[in-house]
Amino acid sequence: MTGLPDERLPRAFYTRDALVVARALVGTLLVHRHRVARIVETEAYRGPKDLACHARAGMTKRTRTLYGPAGHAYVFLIYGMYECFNVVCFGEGKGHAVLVRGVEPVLGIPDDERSDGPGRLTRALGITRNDNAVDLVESEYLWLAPRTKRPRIAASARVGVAYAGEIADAPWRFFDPTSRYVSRPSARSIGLGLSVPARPRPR
DNA sequence: CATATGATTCCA
DNA sequence: GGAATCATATGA
Repeated sequence: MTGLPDERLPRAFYTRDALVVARALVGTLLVHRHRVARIVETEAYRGPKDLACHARAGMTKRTRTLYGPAGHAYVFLIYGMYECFNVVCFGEGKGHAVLVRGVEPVLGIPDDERSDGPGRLTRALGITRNDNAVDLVESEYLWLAPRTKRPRIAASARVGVAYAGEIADAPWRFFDPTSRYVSRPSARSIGLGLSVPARPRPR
């Protein structure tokens, strides 16, 4: 009896356009060894024509995983100090992935550890570049489990991709507007009256 | 080989 | 507002 979820997302879940998978991933559970967290924020990156996506550079050393089979982890280092966790989608050669940007702790994460933001959640879960290319369908220590309850889902433009031109405005970010573990407030969720009052974060 | 930069976070 | 910090991509 480990307390870990006993079901996992199958290959078919990941074998779809990243835009579909990104929305479907909100509310699912991310399991790394003995730590579990619920995904509350994601972004879709949709291959070489998406100028915000690493796949825009074509097949390179870094994007080898991104261009690989669906259902594998794509973990990369950003700004020399933070790791970002992604799930490869759609299929080999597509270059689609979903970035996980916020998770709420479920099991094994210290109360004072923040897990909002792509760099913080990998730190909280212990995910590193060593986990790059791990098969989330087969791995014994890194995988995803289905939702246990249906989340509320809002959408907005992606964060930090202003350099990508017009496509930067595409509403390809999905999040649970009731969660305090979303990485930043969204004008749209506030506009819809779906946001909850800010509560002090653990430090 | 040299250089610019980023799907970020933290501090002043 | 600006620094930290380094693998990768790009061009000489």
